[in-house]
Amino acid sequence: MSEKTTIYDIAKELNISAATVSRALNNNPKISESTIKLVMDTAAKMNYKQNRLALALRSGKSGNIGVIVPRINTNFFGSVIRGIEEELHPNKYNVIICQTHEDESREIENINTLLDAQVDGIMISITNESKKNEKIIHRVLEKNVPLIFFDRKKNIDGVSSITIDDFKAGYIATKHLIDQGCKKIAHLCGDQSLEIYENRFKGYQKALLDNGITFDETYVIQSKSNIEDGISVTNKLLQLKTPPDAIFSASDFAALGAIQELKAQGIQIPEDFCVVGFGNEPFTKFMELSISTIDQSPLEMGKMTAKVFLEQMNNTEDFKMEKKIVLNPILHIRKSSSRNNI
Amino acid sequence: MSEKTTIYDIAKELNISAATVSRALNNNPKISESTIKLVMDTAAKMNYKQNRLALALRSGKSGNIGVIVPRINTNFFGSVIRGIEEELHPNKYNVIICQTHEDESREIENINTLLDAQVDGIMISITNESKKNEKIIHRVLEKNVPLIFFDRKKNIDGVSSITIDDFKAGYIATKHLIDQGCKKIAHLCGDQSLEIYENRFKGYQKALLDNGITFDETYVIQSKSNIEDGISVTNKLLQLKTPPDAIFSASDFAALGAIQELKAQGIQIPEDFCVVGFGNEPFTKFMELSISTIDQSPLEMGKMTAKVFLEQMNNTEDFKMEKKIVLNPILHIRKSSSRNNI
DNA sequence: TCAAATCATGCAATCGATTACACAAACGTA
DNA sequence: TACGTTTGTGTAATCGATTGCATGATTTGA
Repeated sequence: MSEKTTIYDIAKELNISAATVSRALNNNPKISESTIKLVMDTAAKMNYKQNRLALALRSGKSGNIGVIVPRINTNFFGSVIRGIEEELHPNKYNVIICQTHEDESREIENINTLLDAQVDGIMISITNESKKNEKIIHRVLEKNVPLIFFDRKKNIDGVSSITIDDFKAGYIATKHLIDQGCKKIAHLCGDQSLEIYENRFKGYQKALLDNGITFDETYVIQSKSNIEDGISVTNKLLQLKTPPDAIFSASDFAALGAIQELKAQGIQIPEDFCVVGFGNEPFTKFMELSISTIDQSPLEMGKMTAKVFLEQMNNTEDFKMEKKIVLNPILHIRKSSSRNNI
Repeated sequence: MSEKTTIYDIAKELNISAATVSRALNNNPKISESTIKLVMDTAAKMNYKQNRLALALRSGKSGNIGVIVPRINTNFFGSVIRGIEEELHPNKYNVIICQTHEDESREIENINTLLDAQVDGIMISITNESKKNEKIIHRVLEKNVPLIFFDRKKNIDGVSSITIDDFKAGYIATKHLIDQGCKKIAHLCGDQSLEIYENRFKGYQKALLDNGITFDETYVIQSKSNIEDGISVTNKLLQLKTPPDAIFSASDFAALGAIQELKAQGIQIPEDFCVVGFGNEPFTKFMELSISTIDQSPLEMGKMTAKVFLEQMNNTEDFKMEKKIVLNPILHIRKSSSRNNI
């Protein structure tokens, strides 16, 4: 039988009150050393476990925090989550993970579910920049549930965020391609309503500008973050009158698709064409033709996110704290864009 | 201000008792239609949300269920989790995901964390077959917390499990290689203390036996489920006096490593060497040289796991129910083993 | 030796929802 | 008219831990 022992059981056993037991277990200085020891020992002997549901009700804190991501089965989000967990678990928080699958209505559902479940905070990488989720996010804030953005954020006053410098990332990736001698650099961009993709694009543009390359709109084409789309989009680019000689893709998956299409058309990489992806997914390293890419320090990002959350929770002062942390992107140069190493 | 309305607020507003409000909200037939309507309307007007923490304390059910997996950033586990969520969310359960990273002590920690958090059930794909986790799993069962295995299970009386027929999977994969004309088929196996890997191995052996091929122990070599290990292990195999002419890998990741090493050594696939992986990870399909593999129907597996859990929860009878569900593996034949298509 | 201060502990309310039991009103029946 | 039923609500206990206030015991100081 699984008789759970409560503080009342311990109290009865020792002929003291539950209040004393509670205080003893919490090392309340008002309780004598001897009683504390006695209670602690008895608790251990009786295999006492604190009922966190009771604590949750009383304190109004569930001890759960919600993390909302587009999907969990990429290295990037998987690693961010790992980082979050590593920081939060020692602080006795559990992490409830929700996936939006890039579906806005699902995102709203997820937020509602988490609020219903009385989470103590929400960390989210949003699907896109619509007015709809704007509304629900404000509802979260009104409820005073701490909310933090990571990677894909919205600009909302008073809300902290942890991102990487996507502008810089776009810049150094493009600059690297220019350094390899590429002149007609295309960009597979993501949904421009998301700041991250917008910034990567702007970084790309600026790098072109700074290096005397005219920006050509036809070289910029939107692609979803998957292989199929990378293939079809690249196919379109290659049909241009003057096709590009390089691609900076805002997604590793699309970059992989691009490479497949290039190879299918018999184009030599990196001799005739260079490719740089984004995200440092493990496969980029392990492809036969390894793919140059930008590392986003996802583990670090997760840890920072959790740290900011903890800071915010422990902030007992009567002011709102907004923290914007921007991590540094790192370019990993691999075969897909290494002309010097040939 | 985020004043949460409780049933007491509604009661006060309507000058009735909280009990009536509670019953009305739960559509208790003892309450008159008119009162129910009145309460419902007022609740909506006052933006009432049930406090699930209070419910949790009273009922002893947290509404959370824990899912423990080795890692979340593979398509397989990601999809299983998605399947679980899709079944459980409509039933008002939240899913807390824990990763073991194949670390046994972390697994034990995770289970303890989940028990502390008062989860209503645990679904787990274990790391390995040690005595240590045997112990903690029995502790879970003693506490009457429903526990279900998926994919990587232990054989424990009274515990349900959802797996695929790994023996059959190993058999059909190997048979396929034999059909392609391969005679010296190697097997990259997993940790033999795990039933899934043991069964894949046994299926492999049986297929050899049934087709008049002598089993050669030196062709069986253990590999972790990652690319690096696949590479190094394949390198060893190729150094044998009579190297194999095919590999059936119990992991897609190891299969990818194998293919890289084979290519590095200038071996033609599938002409000189055939490879079959396991798991149907997306990259197997999208490689330039697509990889034959076994699909494990992870989404289905997740859904079944959740369904069995729900069944178990709703079982009010006084008997234990044990359900062993075995899904059918599906072989996807791709370039890495398609000699007929050349 | 006695009042005041200190210390250790108990009492009871609280968090919010549910529910067994009690009870009043309305109704039907003899 | 009187009494048993049914119907609709209210009262109060419960889930388990925490905590403000009260209280009794002990120590300190004059």
